[in-house]
Amino acid sequence: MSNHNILIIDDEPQIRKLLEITLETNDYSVIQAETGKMGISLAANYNPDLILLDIELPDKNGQQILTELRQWYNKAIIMLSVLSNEEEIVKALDNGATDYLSKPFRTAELLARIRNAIKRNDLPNTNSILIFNDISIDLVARIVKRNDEILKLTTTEYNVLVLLAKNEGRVLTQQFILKEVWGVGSQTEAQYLRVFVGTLRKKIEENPAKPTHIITENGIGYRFH
Amino acid sequence: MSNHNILIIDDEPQIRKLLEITLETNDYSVIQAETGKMGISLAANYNPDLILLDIELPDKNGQQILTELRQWYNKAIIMLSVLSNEEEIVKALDNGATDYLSKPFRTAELLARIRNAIKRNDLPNTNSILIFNDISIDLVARIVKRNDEILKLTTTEYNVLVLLAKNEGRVLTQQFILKEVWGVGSQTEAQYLRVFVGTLRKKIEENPAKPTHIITENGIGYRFH
DNA sequence: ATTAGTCTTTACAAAATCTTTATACACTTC
DNA sequence: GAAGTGTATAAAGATTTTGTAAAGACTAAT
Repeated sequence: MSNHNILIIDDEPQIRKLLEITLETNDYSVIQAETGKMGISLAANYNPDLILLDIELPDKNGQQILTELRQWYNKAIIMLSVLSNEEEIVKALDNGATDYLSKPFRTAELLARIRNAIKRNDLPNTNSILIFNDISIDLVARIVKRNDEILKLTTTEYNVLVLLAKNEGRVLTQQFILKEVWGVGSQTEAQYLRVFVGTLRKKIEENPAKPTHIITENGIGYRFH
Repeated sequence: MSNHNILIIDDEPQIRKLLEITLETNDYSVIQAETGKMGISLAANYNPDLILLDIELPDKNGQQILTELRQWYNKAIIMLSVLSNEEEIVKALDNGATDYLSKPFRTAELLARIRNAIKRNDLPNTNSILIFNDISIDLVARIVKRNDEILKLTTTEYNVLVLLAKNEGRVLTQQFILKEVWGVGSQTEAQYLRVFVGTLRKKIEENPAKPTHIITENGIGYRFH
């Protein structure tokens, strides 16, 4: 019936086995990852309809994995944890988790919450690679290419570029970009942004003096195309 | 800041009071209903952004209310209950509840789950685009097009155009436009406005000498069509 | 401690926009 | 049709905003 695809990211084999059996008897197809790193890689390759993400992982904290996934993955993510710590729950939900379930969970509730979460997936398409003519941005690998040539961008340059690219066609005000990239404290430092737009243009534009990707909207901000 | 509207449906006054205080200190505006029937009526009249629905109600069962609301109400509904009964949870979620929380709930978690639920409402809240024959104005993206070609407008030009377009068909006096765009200090500087109407017409009119969009109302001001 | 890489800050040049002035045109009123 | 009032257009400074280079500050790794 459903044939939805679920990715389990959990380091405990017995939990994975339990989930696998439960989900497969309910017509989900299941893929599994033992570590966060492996989970991100599988998510990028298989684009599952839902991810069950354990908070306690051997390599990275589950919250970190959640944040990384949410850079590009916008389908459902349900967090699982033995921690019923309120702070963790709030953090997970604010970081973009669809739901949060404490272990040991009850099977029927888990299944109901999975159904509920998948139901809301019919939203915008998720894509881990953004392409604009000669520029491509791989959000998973954090690699930006121009005509198949890998560009070397600093962290800040990359953050500015991704923010603009994700809002293709929309004018973003300088204040908004500053707030998103530098934080609320730096909204008046418009000069930072000018410098970084300058270096970005040198790297991604054919002719930096006549930009075709990062367009200046005088008096307001910038627009990506 | 948020100013989202939340409807509480619960028969216990002390719970309502507690929720009211919690929500209002977090910048939500709150309306309350004691019974399911009253809740449905308030939901219809106020179209709140989220409904907190208790499962135990004097007149009808909360599950029933949920089903009735879901016939037409498609924003978030969070169920509250002292029953941590798995069957109830599964039923509620399958009946269309956005989330289910057992009482006594923890405040921070409740607030996080409310934020999470409201966030999903806001997604399809995208474009408001004004269209007038060959001219379209996307207020969110801040982009003006003429026959699918993006026009480059300065800040002031854009402000004047949007003000006129939002009041399509209505005559706006020069003083009013000056006040709105330049501020109260410049209401006598009618010449500014003439210059900007001139440049705007050059950009948006087929024949700027015979304008069809920005019409002069002699002695009064301008009208957009 | 040194170095390489990056970010912040300063200074100035370049571009775009706004304001102001000048003048021409259009419309009403007598 | 002439005078007077209001409107349109062009073009000149004046001002603001943006772009670029480069020096100084910071950070992390060796």
